[in-house]
Amino acid sequence: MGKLSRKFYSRKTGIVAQELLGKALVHKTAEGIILAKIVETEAYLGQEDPGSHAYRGITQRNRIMFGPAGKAYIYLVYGNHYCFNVVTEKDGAAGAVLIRALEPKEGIQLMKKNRRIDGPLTRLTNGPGKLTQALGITGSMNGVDLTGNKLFIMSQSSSPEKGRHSRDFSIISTGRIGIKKGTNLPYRYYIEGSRFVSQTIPIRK
DNA sequence: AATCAGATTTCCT
DNA sequence: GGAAATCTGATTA
Repeated sequence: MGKLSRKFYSRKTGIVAQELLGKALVHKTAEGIILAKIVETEAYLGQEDPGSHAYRGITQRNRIMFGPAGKAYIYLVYGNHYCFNVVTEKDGAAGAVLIRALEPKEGIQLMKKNRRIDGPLTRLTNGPGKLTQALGITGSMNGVDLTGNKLFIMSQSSSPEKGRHSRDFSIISTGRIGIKKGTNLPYRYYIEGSRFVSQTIPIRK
């Protein structure tokens, strides 16, 4: 129901990455509200993780990863796409969860407009670069506090009787995608059976 | 369906 | 100089 607190984010990155699955990412823009369910995440740790930006210590780009949890770490990849991450761990310790794929729920027309496409819903936000474009997230929002009221994540209890800590899906864990180092670590998580996870979907008639 | 070049910033060997 | 937490459109078959 409620917006996730800093306490939620200030934990081990792997735990946060798994618990973010099924939650709703919300962006309140001037043009309207966009809401989408998180279906795929990846955990990036600190010094001990060769696949992480934080592996070699603090730089101009990754400094947000070392700060307090609950902030947005947004960076440009390959010169032209933005990736959206949620900062985790205690202040001073590096860690972030990359949001890799979403299931569009509200503001779908606006997302299509932002993406400048009108294809199937499964291809609107099924990749880290695609979802930032769909939600209107850019590098200028790097460091934004996710406990604020413009960009945040909330739990959506679809069945209140089952309690807040229940899950109506299974989590699959695999190696991370798009990196060369640390691919053996099982830090990618996604909702089993979701048609919205990032992957090349065969074109069918 | 599979492969590949191009876009183009930040950081490293 | 060259790789990198990506995506698109063209080409090949």
